[in-house]
Amino acid sequence: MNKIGYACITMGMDRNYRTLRAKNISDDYLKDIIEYNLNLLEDTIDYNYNNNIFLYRISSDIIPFGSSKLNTFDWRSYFSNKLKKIGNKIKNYNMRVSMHPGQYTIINSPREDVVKNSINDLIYHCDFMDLMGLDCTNKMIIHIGGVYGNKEESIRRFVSNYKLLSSNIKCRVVIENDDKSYNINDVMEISNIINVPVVYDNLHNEINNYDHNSDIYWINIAGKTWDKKDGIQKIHYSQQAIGKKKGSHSDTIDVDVFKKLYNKLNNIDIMLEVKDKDISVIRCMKAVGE
DNA sequence: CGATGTCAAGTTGCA
DNA sequence: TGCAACTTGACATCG
Repeated sequence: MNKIGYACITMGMDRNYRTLRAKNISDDYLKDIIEYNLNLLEDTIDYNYNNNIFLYRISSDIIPFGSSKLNTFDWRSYFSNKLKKIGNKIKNYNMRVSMHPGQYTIINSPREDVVKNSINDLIYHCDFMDLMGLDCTNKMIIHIGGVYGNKEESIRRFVSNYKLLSSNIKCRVVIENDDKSYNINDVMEISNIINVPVVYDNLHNEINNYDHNSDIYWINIAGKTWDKKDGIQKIHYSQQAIGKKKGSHSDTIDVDVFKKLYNKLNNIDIMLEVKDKDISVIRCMKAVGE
């Protein structure tokens, strides 16, 4: 049996996370928005439980400007009880969550300031999960970063900067193949050096292909990077939106196509990346009889 | 009050 | 050489 999850936004709820503009930032405004967002997160966890969804990605926008020095509000202390409460709920429901720092979090940049900001962003994401009291099976997913005209050198920089991260961050970090720079083989090579779990993304592999081995071949290879302490192996699954640019996620999941891969999987956590989010999760679960 | 242009950050690749 | 795309909706301002 496999778990199926979705990212951030919940179609089955009539609310979404709020944010604010840099020029309007203030402690009071931040406090209001974070309070709203954390209440929504708690309700989302309940919604997922009620719909038998046990895998969920928490939006990086949950704390606006979470790693920026524009954010001077001490949300870590102010909301520590609320975060603990949400974390307890996640644990009691036996759910697994993750976070996915975005395109600006690049630890292999040649620019020192970019690396510094990226590390701050990892600290923010990691603190958020630490404050909820969640263990290291609840992961942070990152890509390798830029190539800067020299892949070998850029990989070396990733490896050496990774080694400098604090141990609570390192225990959560997993790496993923991306759609233009680092294919699954690159990511596996890096994983073999630093011993980090690998999330296999099928659509990225389709676009930024290394060889013609099947999804299941690479899923099995990536599976070897997951230790017991990392929890169940996790993959990202999405389908190309027909007629849209390469890599665009489809509006919904073609369940028959999904089933062909699903039937080959055993005990894998599948994060769907699809526009209709929990709707597709529920449809997929029904289709495979979970 | 509804419409619409804009939004913190980095890198790549295409006009 | 400058700017859109990434991903995307929600904010904020304008009429």
